[in-house]
Amino acid sequence: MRRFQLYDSLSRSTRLFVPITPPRVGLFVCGLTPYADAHIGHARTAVTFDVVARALRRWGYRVFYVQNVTNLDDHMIERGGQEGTEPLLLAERKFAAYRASMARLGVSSVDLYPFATDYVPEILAQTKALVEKGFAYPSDGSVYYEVAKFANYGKLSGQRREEQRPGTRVETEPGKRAPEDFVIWKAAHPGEPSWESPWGPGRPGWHIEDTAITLRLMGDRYDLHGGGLELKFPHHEGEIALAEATTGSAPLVNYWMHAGLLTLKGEKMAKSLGNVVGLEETLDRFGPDTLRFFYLNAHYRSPLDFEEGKSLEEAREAYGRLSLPLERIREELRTGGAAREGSELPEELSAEAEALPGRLDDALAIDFNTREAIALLFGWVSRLGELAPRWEELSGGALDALESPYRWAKQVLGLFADPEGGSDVDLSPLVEVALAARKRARARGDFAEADRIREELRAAGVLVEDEGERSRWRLAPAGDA
RNA sequence: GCCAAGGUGGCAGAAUGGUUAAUGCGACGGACUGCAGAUCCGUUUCCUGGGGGUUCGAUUCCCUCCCUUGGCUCCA
Repeated sequence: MRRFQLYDSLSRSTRLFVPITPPRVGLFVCGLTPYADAHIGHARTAVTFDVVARALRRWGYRVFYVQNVTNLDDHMIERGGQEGTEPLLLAERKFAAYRASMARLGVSSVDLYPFATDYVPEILAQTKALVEKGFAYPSDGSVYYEVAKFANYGKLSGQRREEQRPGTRVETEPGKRAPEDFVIWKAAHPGEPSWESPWGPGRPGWHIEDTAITLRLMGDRYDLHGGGLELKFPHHEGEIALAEATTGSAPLVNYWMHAGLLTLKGEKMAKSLGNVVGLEETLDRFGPDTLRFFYLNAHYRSPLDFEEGKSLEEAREAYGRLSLPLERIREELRTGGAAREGSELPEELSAEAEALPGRLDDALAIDFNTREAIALLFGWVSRLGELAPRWEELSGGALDALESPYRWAKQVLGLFADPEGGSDVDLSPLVEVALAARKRARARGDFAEADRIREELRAAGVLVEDEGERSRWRLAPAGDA
């Protein structure tokens, strides 16, 4: 197992990671409430922790990665009512769409997506325990957590409840003893999905579902908890209060990771603000690799601003430069290069190819610095550029060595996956016909005709590039021009 | 008001108690090309929010102020 450091938001410091029971690592990330389509802010968090899990697995840890699904809450009920759908069915439908988007994005590392309502027995048991221990009290069919009873409340967020402004959004619900108390079991209104309980029919509150799930799946204490920065308070604070009060064991989590928010023109992207950019639509326009590159090109804790017409266009250019040599390598390997007995790499370059994956691991081993890793990959591309004219002479072993840093990036960053879907039709014969005609035109000096063919192919999404007599072609990268 | 995360070149965005502060995008010049594209070489000198302090040396550590964003019980 490789040693690495990560920034822990609870201690506010970068710490060496030590699992509770190596090599196992429990990773829990707050998932989604699937009442609407996912946007590119959700996807940033998903990609962030996907890379965390991928890196840990590469480094020899056995990661159990759980991401919960809040499939029933006020939003789900409200949206279900608007659409005339049972909230739980709506959740299933939206969640299926989310899974499909994640698959497109290459987010493949999650082991389990538990649904909140599948843990109602655990939630009820925990609620009962909290009432018995005096941390929670029933009121009008609901059960509230009494924040004042938990001495450590605020240790994650630094919030102290007496310093908080009684904001307009703090509903002073009649049943609460104090405004900061939060509901863990909510009395159901007629017609809402509900479960029987000692306090009457009801359904789970928000914060408790995560702890009920993790106490069941991960035990009283586990290694890593992640989520978007906006969840730090009150949600994660609430989780600590609930779990540690229930078990008497602390800390619930050894390392807290919070991903920076994606902003749009400097403002947080959020469903409630209506300034969202849809994930599916973005994947359609730019493809998964460009989007992943955009995220990973910044540190996961930094705020990342999305600018329409600029951010992904720039990412596409940069990513294109990164991936072009790989396309050449793969082409050589595909067309017989793999078994070729050609020239070997210069010793220096060969040594660099061998050392690079380790250096890439080093970069990620300090709080998952994906930007540093990408900078190293660009350095590699520069070296490959110097070699460009002689690729077709290289041996299979040399080509394999040139590809190895890309394999690292594919495994850990999830970049350079094989092209998504692609066309079912192999275009090459058609393109070759056009290129043959262009070659004849060039041979007889009819450059106007040659340029016309090149331009028409470009309009059709095929880029033609000459190398002396020979012409290469490739598909234009996804994205609006 | 309180809490948290940020403020680095034209733009995006890393890093570090110490030679020229990565890398990319863009721009400009050159090589190559019929022209492009891709690639290579070069340029883009004056870039670390303001003010104090510690230090031989601060962008980095400390204090303070300013600004931006997020949170303060809906949120990735």
